[in-house]
Amino acid sequence: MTESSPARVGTMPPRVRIAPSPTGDPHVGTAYIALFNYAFAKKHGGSFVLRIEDTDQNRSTRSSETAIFDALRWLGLQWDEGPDVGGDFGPYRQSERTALYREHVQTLLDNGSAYRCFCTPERLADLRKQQEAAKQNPGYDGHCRGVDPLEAQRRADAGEPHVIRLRVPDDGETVLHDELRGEIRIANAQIDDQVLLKSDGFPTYHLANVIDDHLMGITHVIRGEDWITSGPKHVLLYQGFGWEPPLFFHLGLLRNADKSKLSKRKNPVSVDHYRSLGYMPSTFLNFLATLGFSMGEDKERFSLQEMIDAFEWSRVSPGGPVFDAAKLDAFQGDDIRAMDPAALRDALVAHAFDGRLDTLIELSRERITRLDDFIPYVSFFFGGEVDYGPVASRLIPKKREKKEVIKILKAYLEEIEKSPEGRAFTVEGLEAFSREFCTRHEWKAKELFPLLRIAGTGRTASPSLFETLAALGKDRVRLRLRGALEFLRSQPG
RNA sequence: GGCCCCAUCGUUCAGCGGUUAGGACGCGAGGUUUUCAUCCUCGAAACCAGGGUUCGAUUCCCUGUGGGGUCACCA
Repeated sequence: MTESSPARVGTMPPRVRIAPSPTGDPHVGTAYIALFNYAFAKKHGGSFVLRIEDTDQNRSTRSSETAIFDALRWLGLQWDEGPDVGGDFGPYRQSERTALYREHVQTLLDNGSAYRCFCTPERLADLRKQQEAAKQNPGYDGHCRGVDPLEAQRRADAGEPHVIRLRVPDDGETVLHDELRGEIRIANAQIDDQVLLKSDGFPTYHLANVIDDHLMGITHVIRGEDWITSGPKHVLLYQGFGWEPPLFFHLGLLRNADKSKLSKRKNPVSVDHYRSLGYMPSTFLNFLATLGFSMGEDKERFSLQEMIDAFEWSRVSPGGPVFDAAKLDAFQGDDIRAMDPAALRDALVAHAFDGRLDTLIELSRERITRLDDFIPYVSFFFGGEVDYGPVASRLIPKKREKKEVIKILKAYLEEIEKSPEGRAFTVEGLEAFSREFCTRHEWKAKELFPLLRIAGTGRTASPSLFETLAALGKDRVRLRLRGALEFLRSQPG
């Protein structure tokens, strides 16, 4: 039987980490886990490390990484060590640590904890199919386990493509000690021979994670409960390396209203979304804290510092809370009312203009006569949804059908997420992207551009389209294009 | 489906063997306010089920049920 080491009470300050994957908008789940890590670390004078898990070369982007930094900083969860701030245990990006993984995986190979596997993706697919047909649990069948290590080395040296897998014992069980839930015992037969090193030479999450946590001196791993199942693999890896595992804490997952794992489809999950709607970071953090954490004495309004001071694991519940923004709204309203007038004024101005005041003045000066015209003229740059009722008839260009419009708007919305220009959301980038988009989808600029104007502003007249879209900002544009889509769908015909 | 985790009002967090089961959000009813919002008061609203253990279970144990997670060369 293999066990993660039981209660080891360290006298050194704890070191914790969050390890987000830069593959999209900064997720509220990441912020949630970060909050608990941060509170625990600060409570005990420890260090909070930010490590970027970008071993998936296909999906990771630098812009996503930057967005994660921004979101965390906005919330006030500043890390002590990370890619941008440095530290004694770097580099803090896994893509810059690949040599370390290869080096370490060799010790696993040498002591038999891992083996090279030359099975082709085709064989694996067939195997999977067979297992499905036979109603067996899917999993690697150990085909390459018996290959002589020297022979395997020779084939690898000859350049034969292969991966490196964890050799999981056939019987017995592995015990994961979760400090929140107690012993979690899983039969080794249930654990797959996990791929540790992919054929492209990059590590999978499991390998990189264990090596990094150890090398970075992480003492407490505080993460979501979706990692429980792979916990035993990590325990096995620590054992394979002969390392002492950290203490594990698996927090409940944030849920949708239907209790499923919080997802984009059913909820806004980007921290940026809440930020752009004007929730205040302290309020948002307080709200996140009430999910799963309790101050006791029925107290639910508290600052980050108060949470840190009171932080105890006995105050953390293991169940997965529903992320219900109704309560967040209540908190936010109360906080607005509690602010002193000067602070509220500053917050309001900063949020409303978001650095755009000069831009809006430039965009409007040629189009207004009196000073008093300014606010009405730029009103559509503010707020979220707009009413498409008055412009309904102009939403569908001549010679186009409603379903074509829906299709093209949907495509545009999806593509601005993916394209680099869409991400940056600059005047030049948007124009270049939009023109290219037109040719690719066989729409004339003359048809699409007015449509974008109307969908983005709710008006038929506005300043230059791309300047307008850029000034509106990506979030607002997305929100409105979605609004226009909904409006179109709700219209008869 | 296998394995694993979880289980108190609609939601969230209390309760840690003996309580009229508490707070907040939301909801309902009043009141203050020219309106709305705020604010105040009151109210409805929960221990998943069945077995144990115990003098006594919401609380401890078991089983069931329900919900969730996970089963990739993604994290």
